[in-house]
Amino acid sequence: MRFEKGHKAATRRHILDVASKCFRRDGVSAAGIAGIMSEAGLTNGAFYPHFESKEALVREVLASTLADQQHRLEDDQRTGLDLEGAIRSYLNPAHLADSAGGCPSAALLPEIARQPVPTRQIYEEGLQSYLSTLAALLPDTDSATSGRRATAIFGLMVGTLQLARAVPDAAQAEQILEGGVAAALLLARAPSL
Amino acid sequence: MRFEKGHKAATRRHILDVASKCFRRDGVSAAGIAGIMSEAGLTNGAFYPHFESKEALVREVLASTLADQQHRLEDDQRTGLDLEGAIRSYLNPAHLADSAGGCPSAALLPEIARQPVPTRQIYEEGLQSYLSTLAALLPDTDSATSGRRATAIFGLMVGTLQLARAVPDAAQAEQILEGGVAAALLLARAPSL
DNA sequence: TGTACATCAGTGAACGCGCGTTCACTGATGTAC
DNA sequence: TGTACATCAGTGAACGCGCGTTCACTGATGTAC
Repeated sequence: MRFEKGHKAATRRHILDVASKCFRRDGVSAAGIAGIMSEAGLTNGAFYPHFESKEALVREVLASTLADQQHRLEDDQRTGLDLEGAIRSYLNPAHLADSAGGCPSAALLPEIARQPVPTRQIYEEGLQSYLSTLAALLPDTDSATSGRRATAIFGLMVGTLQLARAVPDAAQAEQILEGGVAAALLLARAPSL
Repeated sequence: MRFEKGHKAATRRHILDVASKCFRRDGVSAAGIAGIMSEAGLTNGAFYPHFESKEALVREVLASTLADQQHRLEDDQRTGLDLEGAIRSYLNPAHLADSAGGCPSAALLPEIARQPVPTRQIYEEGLQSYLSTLAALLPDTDSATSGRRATAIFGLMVGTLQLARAVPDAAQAEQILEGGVAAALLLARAPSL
């Protein structure tokens, strides 16, 4: 079977999307190539014409998932979402329940820290870019302090969401999220940081 | 070779300690039984007289590592360390570099969230107990708000340390840590949360 | 217009390897007689 | 006192399985003549 133009690029895109979900749901090391490919409706052998290795896939997935996350935040911003809205849409029961479709940092950070340097480099770039979008939501005029503040707020949101996900008691998880929202708003509004 | 009394308990303890390091360094799913046992100076077969399964090992490692972390914090507290000292000893380049010997939450949280409920239950208990020790360092008089505040501060510290570890640039990692210290102090001292 | 061939995305079996787990065995020591 | 035996922590080979990766092959289509 020969395919219409653009078919291979579409398949590649599809593998990336499925792999992104699998990595966030199961972890990078626990998600296998064969599993990803079969979830994408393909066989394991079809992976290597698209990607050089699993490591290369991880790099591409990270870059693309971080870019998606940033684009979603930019869209929210364009439709008038303020900082409090952004915080509440992150520290949120729906996000808590949807690890596979949620923030890659919350799902994968310790594993990212164990990746080879080129992978971590790509993460750093995607993170910086995302944080600058987040910083634009802050009241600060000085971009140096707004960067610091955005980083701290993001660190708080990531750690808080992870804690809420780890805890088996749903009521306690929700309390953790609520406390995180209050703390993030406090960080956002504090006169100096 | 027959062994002196207490030998088996000492071996078990040793396996727990080595496994704790391996899990934090490599991740739970990437650390294998054979690797842990050989790092402990034993062969793979010797594992099962000590533990029922890898899952049981994970449970025991979590309980014991969280208890250790709490005891260290209590000791610090007894020797006069204040909250700022505790925050600085967590968001610290030495802790950043020593994932294997550091905070299990920073090294493992997303993986803990993927564990079966009994494991997460044990994490929740160890976390609560640790957080109550951390809360005791806070100025609050009301224990309900000090618990909320301690949880938010811990979430911030965990997320911030993970971000700093993931980023390959050492200077940027240090800036992330410093921003985290400032934010954690702000959360600790804010009049209301 | 009809036919032979080139293209190439995807198939599926196989590679060596490490996983978690099981089990028959070893061998140094303490105990029983 | 000397010897036979029970104990049991640890050994190491083996189980079935899934891992990441390779590769000869398939087969539907576009192109050349």
